[in-house]
Amino acid sequence: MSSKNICDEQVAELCKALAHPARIQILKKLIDEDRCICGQIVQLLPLAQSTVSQHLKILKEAGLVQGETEGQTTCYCIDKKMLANLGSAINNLLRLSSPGGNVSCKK
Amino acid sequence: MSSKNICDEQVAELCKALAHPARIQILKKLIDEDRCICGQIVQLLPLAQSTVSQHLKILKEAGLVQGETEGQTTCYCIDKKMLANLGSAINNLLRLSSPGGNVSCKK
DNA sequence: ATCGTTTATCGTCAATGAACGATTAGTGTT
DNA sequence: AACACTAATCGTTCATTGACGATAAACGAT
Repeated sequence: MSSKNICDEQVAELCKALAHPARIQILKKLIDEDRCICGQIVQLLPLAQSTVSQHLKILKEAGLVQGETEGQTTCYCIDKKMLANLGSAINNLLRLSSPGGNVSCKK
Repeated sequence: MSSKNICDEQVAELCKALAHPARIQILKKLIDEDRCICGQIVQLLPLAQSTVSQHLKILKEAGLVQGETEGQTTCYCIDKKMLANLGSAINNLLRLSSPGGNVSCKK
């Protein structure tokens, strides 16, 4: 229902957003905590505040994360649907294939 | 059984390999055809042979694809387990969370 | 109004990625 | 041996990414 088919470009874009360990840690943290202040994320990672802010921006632009400014802090949360869509898209790639685990190219 | 837990760095690495539309198309083609000669993939894409070869190398280094040289051609196939592992890893991120789709950061 | 806090943006630099043509290596054919 | 074909690698160019410090913007408190 809530899952949508996403095209190759979107999959690539989402993967690009996930293509960095720091950003995966951020997502995990957001899943863990559900909602999270930017400062907490900065504390979590061994990176400069500006770098973390950039990572958050990338995640936000990919649609994986949403941020709302409340007072002087910004609260981030994850968009689970988006992440689920990516997971589904990757799994769906395999659905199209003939069953059986082919580990080798051999005929 | 055949699925292994992979760490953040591995997820990031696999995502990086998927972070390009051409590489996703290559994977889809390989899933579709099961086994595929390099030349076919070159034909499929609007890219130079050398560029396709690079993409294949990236997929191979990420472990998503295997290539076997047979005579003067090279036959590629996908490692479905690897792709499945990535799909699972992404879905498992969500498993740790409290249920319910939070689309908003609101409390 | 001034100050401290929090977060986003800017500017810079080094490293990586994507694309290409040209070349090389390996295989099969004549 | 010479040639044609396939695929990988090399070398180059340009664009993007990742990291940082510095600065700006927005807010709350004094």
